[in-house]
Amino acid sequence: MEQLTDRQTQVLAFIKEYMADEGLPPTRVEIASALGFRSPNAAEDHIKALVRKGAIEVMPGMSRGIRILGEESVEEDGLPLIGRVAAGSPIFSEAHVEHRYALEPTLFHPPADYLLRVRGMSMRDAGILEGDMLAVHRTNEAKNGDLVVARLDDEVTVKRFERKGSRIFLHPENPDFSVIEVNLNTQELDIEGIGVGIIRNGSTL
Amino acid sequence: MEQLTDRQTQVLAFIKEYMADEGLPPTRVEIASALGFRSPNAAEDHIKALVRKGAIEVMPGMSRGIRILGEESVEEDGLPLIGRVAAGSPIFSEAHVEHRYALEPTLFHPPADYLLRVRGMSMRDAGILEGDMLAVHRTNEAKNGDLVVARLDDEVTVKRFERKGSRIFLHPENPDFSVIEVNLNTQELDIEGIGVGIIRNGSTL
DNA sequence: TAAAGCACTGTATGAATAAACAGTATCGAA
DNA sequence: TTCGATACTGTTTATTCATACAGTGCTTTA
Repeated sequence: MEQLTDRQTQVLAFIKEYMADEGLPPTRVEIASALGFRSPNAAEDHIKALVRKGAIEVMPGMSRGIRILGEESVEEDGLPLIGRVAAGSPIFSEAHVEHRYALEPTLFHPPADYLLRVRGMSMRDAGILEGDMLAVHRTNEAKNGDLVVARLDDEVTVKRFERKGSRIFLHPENPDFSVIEVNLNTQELDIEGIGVGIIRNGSTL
Repeated sequence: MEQLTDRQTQVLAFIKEYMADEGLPPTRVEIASALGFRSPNAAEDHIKALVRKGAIEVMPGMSRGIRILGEESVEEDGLPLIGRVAAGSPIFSEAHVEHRYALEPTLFHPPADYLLRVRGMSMRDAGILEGDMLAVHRTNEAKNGDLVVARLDDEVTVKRFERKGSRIFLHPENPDFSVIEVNLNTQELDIEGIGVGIIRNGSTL
């Protein structure tokens, strides 16, 4: 979607707000009066601009025929739940998707891109149990203290991240497990994302 | 809401379906053509009947000014997050709603009715930490082993439930806390619901 | 320096729309 | 047996609404 001007952003915000409040899109006259325009054509011009920039869609001739594009299309599918990840294959492959859950990615900060089924009890003391779904934000960057989804020797693992120069420590949160040390000069480590939330339903509860 | 006739149910179902597909309510003509009426007035009559029975609301003079009433429209707002519950007041009061999260209640089994912000660390070893959101299914019945939301002396607490005759034990899952015993003959205990899931976002992660 | 985009006013028009009025027919309850 | 509710057809009308056309002024890009 192309960059919107301030005024166009305001118009789009009003359309969204109106739809949330009233349950249907506004007319040109309603947009104009809300934004203080004396002419409904000012609203029409803004609508044309928003269509051109891909922010909305209009159904020609239809009263209130405005549809907001973008985020909702992703929302309809929902977040994919990734189950067991086969060694060597990309984590974000359709073959690993067990289910899709319709929940707003913005429930988490930063927003979640997918859910990963947690295996094992190595993060027990962080309140993350076997079978939990970890909400993951895709990124290659991690800060010390972040909960990372890392790939090491084709194994996907969830651990607490710590970096000291070219050495990386993956800390479990359970005294029964030991810290994994990775030397970046001799070993490869891929950060698949950082954990931003937990969802648990049923069994382990 | 009064009982609807078969035909009225079909009209209401079409309105809901149209709104889900198109993102705005249908016109009388659209309803008529979808249901096979030759006259838009047939749709108008049905709309009047649906208004009279409390199934929908119409905004007079407004094109497509139809709003669906009843529980389902509330559900679409999302699950309410209940924060600190004031002593003596009902848990499910609007005053306690901190936020609403759009997520399917069927993510959990049985379905969640609301989210409750967890206070304290008494359930730490069950992987439930301070600040977590407990998905709660409203019910007055609990089985042994259930995670219950109970009200005891105007205090809302989350514990593991066990019943032995007329005695009830509320077990924490943290050795630093002690078991609460309630004798139903002398004390009152209200079960507000059972925990069906956990959502954690951010801080405690 | 011209062109293109932005942000509007002001007017107009035909199509879309809500909603009334006038009917017809069936059915179950008072 | 009449009344009200249900379930429509068919027509009409005032209003709502989308959208085009003709402008003005300001700013940013080529």
